[in-house]
Amino acid sequence: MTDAKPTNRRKGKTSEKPQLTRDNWLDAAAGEVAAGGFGNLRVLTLSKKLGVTRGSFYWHFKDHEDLVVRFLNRWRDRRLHELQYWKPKGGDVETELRQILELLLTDASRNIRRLQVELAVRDFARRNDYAADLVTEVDEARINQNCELYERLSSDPQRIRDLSLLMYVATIGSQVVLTGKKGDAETIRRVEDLMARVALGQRDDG
Amino acid sequence: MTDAKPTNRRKGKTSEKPQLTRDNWLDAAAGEVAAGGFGNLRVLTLSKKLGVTRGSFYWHFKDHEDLVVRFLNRWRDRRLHELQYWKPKGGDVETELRQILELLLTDASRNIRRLQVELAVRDFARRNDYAADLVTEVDEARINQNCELYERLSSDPQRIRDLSLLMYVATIGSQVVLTGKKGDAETIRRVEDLMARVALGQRDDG
DNA sequence: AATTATCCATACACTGGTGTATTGTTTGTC
DNA sequence: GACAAACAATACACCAGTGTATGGATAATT
Repeated sequence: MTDAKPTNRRKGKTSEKPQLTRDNWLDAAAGEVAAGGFGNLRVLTLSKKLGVTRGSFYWHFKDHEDLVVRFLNRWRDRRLHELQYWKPKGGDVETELRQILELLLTDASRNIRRLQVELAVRDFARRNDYAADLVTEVDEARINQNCELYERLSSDPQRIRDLSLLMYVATIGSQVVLTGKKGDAETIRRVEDLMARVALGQRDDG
Repeated sequence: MTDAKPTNRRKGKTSEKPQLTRDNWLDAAAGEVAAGGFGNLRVLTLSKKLGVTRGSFYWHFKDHEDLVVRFLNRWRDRRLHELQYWKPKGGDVETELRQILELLLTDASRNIRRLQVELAVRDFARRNDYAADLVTEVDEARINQNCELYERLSSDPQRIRDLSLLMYVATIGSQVVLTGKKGDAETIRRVEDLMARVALGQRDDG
């Protein structure tokens, strides 16, 4: 629970093997989680992939659970922190909305590793209370954030919340349904377009 | 892969223990999958919960993979078969649409075990090709089904598909985001309502 | 009644994972 | 250069799970 010092001393001189830091382990853990969920996060295979034995692991972490908790904490912190940059500085309402949706959909599904981790965390949250708390924390923060952005679209606070919620669940749903095939980009574009029209309250057909 | 005979003989007479059938095993497996995903599907714990030893299991199934494949097949078959009953017989367009959405959202999240299994299958599909195929098969069938239902809302086939897709991803997203707390019912109702207005092309605010 | 098919128990070998204790090897500091 | 700290290797005990072989029990069939 107590995040300690960075500990990244030995990189000068003639160091053959750069000595692993705890963040290195967490990065590798992200790979495992992305590939096969939290059930695939084993310290033995992790050590092999890092080219060391488990002796190193048990120096950086107390045990397996310690790794999981630290991983989840880092995930939460990063997701909360990145919201800081979700400030579209576009001009009119429509382009700003487009930027939001692009941020939510296209941008989110671009680096698939981040997406894989997110989905894995969500899945893990269904059977782990601590992870569940972090997920709802992140969800609420994101929805609230979007509410601020959607304030320019309506004056009714209830409608703003509903709109933000709908956009969010549609986003998550898209990421779940689209399984990485090649038709995804086009589908994302369509959903994005339709959602924009929804938010702007337009219709093109009767 | 080859589904064999039902084999449910001995239930007459004075049978103390009803003798397990393969479907009994699959039902129990559903419980494990719902509780902890496919990573939690172990034949040892499964046997314990059924009150028998693994000797029984290895009579009904070739191995662990055989269980998983049969489980996935049954899931696919059932999800495809239940689409048959997704025929709202309501009168006007709006009530019919309401029925669809209620079927997708409220009804789907009512029995949470089915939902848990669905989400677990989706998660498993991200690292198992066979499961991924089944999931896309079910997804496409459901979206196509909804297209038929949405045909009364628009004449543009492209808009129909987009609408169906949006409704579907919003549905899935809702099921992923809502983690079973008590505020869910209200949230579902809101999303349902907003989606109805979206589909009907209405707006209540400027 | 004898036999056969069905279903389950028992025992074994094997694999892969965790955690711990101990020792070894670097690297920084005085 | 000595010393301590940071990092990693080795070896061990332990457990949970798979799969297989074989025997036992029970119901169906003849």
